[in-house]
Amino acid sequence: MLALVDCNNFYVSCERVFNPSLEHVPVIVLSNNDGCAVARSNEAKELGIRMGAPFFQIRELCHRQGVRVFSSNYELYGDMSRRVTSVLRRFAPQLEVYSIDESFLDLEGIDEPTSLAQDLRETVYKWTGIPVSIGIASSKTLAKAANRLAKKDGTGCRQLLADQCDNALASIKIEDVWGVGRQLGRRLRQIRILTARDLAKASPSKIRRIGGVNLERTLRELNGLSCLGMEQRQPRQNICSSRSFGRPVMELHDMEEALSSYVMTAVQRMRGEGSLAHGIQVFLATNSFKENTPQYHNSISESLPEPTDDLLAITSAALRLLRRIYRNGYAYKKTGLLLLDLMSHSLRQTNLFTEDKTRNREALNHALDQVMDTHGRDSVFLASQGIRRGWQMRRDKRSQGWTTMWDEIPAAG
DNA sequence: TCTGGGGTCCTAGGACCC
DNA sequence: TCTGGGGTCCTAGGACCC
Repeated sequence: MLALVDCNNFYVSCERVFNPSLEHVPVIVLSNNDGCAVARSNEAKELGIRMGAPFFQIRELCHRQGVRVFSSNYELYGDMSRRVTSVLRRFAPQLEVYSIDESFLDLEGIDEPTSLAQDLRETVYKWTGIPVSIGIASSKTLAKAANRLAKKDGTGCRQLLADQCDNALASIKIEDVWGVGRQLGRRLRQIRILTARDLAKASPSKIRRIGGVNLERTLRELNGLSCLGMEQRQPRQNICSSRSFGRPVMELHDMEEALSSYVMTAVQRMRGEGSLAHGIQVFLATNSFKENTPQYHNSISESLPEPTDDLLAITSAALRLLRRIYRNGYAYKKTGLLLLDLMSHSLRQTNLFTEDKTRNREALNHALDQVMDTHGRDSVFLASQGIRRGWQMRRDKRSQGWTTMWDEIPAAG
């Protein structure tokens, strides 16, 4: 048996922990640039606000209905996520952190999984303030389905045993099955597969032709056969950093500043994980939603001379690539980079001819790491990142760094 | 005015090899 | 007239996830 623990409306719940006035009222959290609704309280869902709804389309509704609106506060959500995970670990040492708000727990050998789950729910809520829902079943895909049902029937905890699956799966629409998205959902509907139950009963070979091995796995998982094991978090293979601009950008100079800042973000993340990049890819794009303006998007990748985590080397490579694909006369919406084919720093092969230079650079990079650790991410930056930064994203409605910033910690009394 | 960001995996097709 | 078969590796693109 395994369990999927999923935090309810996670970002909204995080906001509520530190701001009780948000209880029982509609609340949404927006994506970067205050673009789309990415988390909604139940009250907001009842108002008909869809996941991913562009904010400019629902602004009026929010105003009229008194919806409380927040920009994403990732420092807060990341910290709360770690707290929830640490509680889960006490209950089930074998745990896979699947996303910022979900974990799979291995419950093998537990006699009464549902009573453990109830206990777990109460403890997480008491210790972190975050409400969670739990689905229990013999495969990950079924646990996902059980979780969905637990949310729907309001119990917050649901075990799906083999003899209950048939009925339960019949109530789940095909595109709500984990692993079936928009495209596959449409194709399956065309051949009269409308529910999770229909998929479970379909012919595996036929399903494989439509959706490859993954969809066949989903089918078998729905029949209770576990095909997706518990996985340990693998080191990332790629790191991507990119942002949409707060306003359209016309100048190469602004693009360079922005990209340089994203390089900083990506390299810091990579260094934090102790990895080196073999290659780098840079991309840029205009706003594809604007139909009547000239469109241009392009990307370019390059192998680095040797695997590296050196900020200056990666920054200069990125800016060089950007200049190669940049074209004058477009209103750009976005640029970014990927660090490709990451490997562990410990596997690095030294190069006889560049070793001295590498050592000096490493000292510089290390010093940068330390300054940022001590004084914050923005305390030091490259001149190429610029100072005015007119391209920066909007984040007007952010809540405080309740748990992550000394000067924003809540005061009592 | 205004439409996110960061990932993974699989597959098809081309280049190349013997 | 007539042009194989089997393999690897790489990349781009598509699908999915939260």
